[in-house]
Amino acid sequence: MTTAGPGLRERKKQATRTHIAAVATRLFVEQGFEATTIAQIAERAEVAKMTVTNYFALKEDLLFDRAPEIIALLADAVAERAAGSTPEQAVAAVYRRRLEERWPALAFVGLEFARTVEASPALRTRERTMMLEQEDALAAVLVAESDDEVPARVEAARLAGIFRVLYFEARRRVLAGEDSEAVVTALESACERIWSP
Amino acid sequence: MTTAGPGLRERKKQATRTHIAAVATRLFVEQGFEATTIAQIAERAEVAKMTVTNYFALKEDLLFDRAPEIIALLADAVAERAAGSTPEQAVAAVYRRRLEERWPALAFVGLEFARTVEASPALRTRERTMMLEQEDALAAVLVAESDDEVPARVEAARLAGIFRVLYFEARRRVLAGEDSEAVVTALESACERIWSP
DNA sequence: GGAAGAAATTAGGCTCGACCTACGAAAAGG
DNA sequence: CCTTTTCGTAGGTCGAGCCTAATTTCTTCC
Repeated sequence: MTTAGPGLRERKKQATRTHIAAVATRLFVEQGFEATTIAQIAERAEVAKMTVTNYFALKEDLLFDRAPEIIALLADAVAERAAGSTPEQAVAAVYRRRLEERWPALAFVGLEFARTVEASPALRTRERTMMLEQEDALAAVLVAESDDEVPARVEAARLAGIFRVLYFEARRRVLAGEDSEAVVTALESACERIWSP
Repeated sequence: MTTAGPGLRERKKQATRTHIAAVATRLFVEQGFEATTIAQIAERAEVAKMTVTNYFALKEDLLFDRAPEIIALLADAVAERAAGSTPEQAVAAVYRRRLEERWPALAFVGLEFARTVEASPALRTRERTMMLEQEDALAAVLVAESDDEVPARVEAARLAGIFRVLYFEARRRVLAGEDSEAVVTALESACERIWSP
């Protein structure tokens, strides 16, 4: 075959994965995380129970299927930043950019999603784990750039911490009933207070 | 009753709790976390399976029974710091103090413990969750002191991040086979590089 | 275009962590 | 001493995670 592209098998796999995650997400939102069983997800998605387990090592991963995007966000932004700019500037830039775009690519900000996560200890833990994975990814980039590992990791913790605080601030405001634009405005103001003075 | 003190009932409870945690820890170290079952722990500790579950909501908690000490460490140090000193100074002071004392009160630094935790994804996750709980506790103190919540949380993330980085740096060195004094020396040096310049 | 090979999916079953309920044992307080 | 409250136990349910063997689905090479 001349045009490489992903074959039928790979495309089907991705479709199955996405489909299962979508079905699971809807059930979690409707009935809650612990009230939904893997068997039920499998039935609704019309696959075997084992297929669900096969694609998603943990039940929690069904809701956080797009976690890799967030995990890589800061590390990529810093690794690909303009020459001469600091990691901090890169993080600030990527966050402000996301605010301008109203987070088009990330689904982790809706009210229903927020409620579902907050209602389940297991999902809250999974989300926080994701945040520390993001920090690890960023740390790997900074350590590679630096000649002193510990301070590089501290800087990664600080920058990822800023992102994390803003992330949960958004969550808090969404849950408080603020509309989308109000949340964005509040976050822009928070950025100012963090980075301006 | 004149002498208040904890009654017999409360003392027995604490003894049972400590005993179960000790038995579990030994089994985890000997055979690994996932290879050890709750039933086995109950048998060795000579209590009912349900009693173990009763004291420890999650299997992971059996190893991290003393997590509250670490969780409260920074928050307490900052809340009780000398008047006029900064939160950062309080965190630096409590960490340096622990180094001087060779961590007598905290058991989270031994080689066997380190190996046991590293070998189990569930325990690694539990440990990182603990670290974020520590950050939350510190954030609560800083937010109460501040008039602007978001920057206060960012500062909590930074300070807790420093502690976390040093904690895992200790882990890494212990696993690399360094002896206790070498680890302490390395951490003191790391503190200098973080806080001096 | 068809057969051989590889990979994904399935059915069914198993272990074990987490939880529930009702009951019995032990301590605290009158 | 007797009542009340709390703690621990026995036995059982539910579901997540995992294994195996068999079957279906795609790829590849003839």
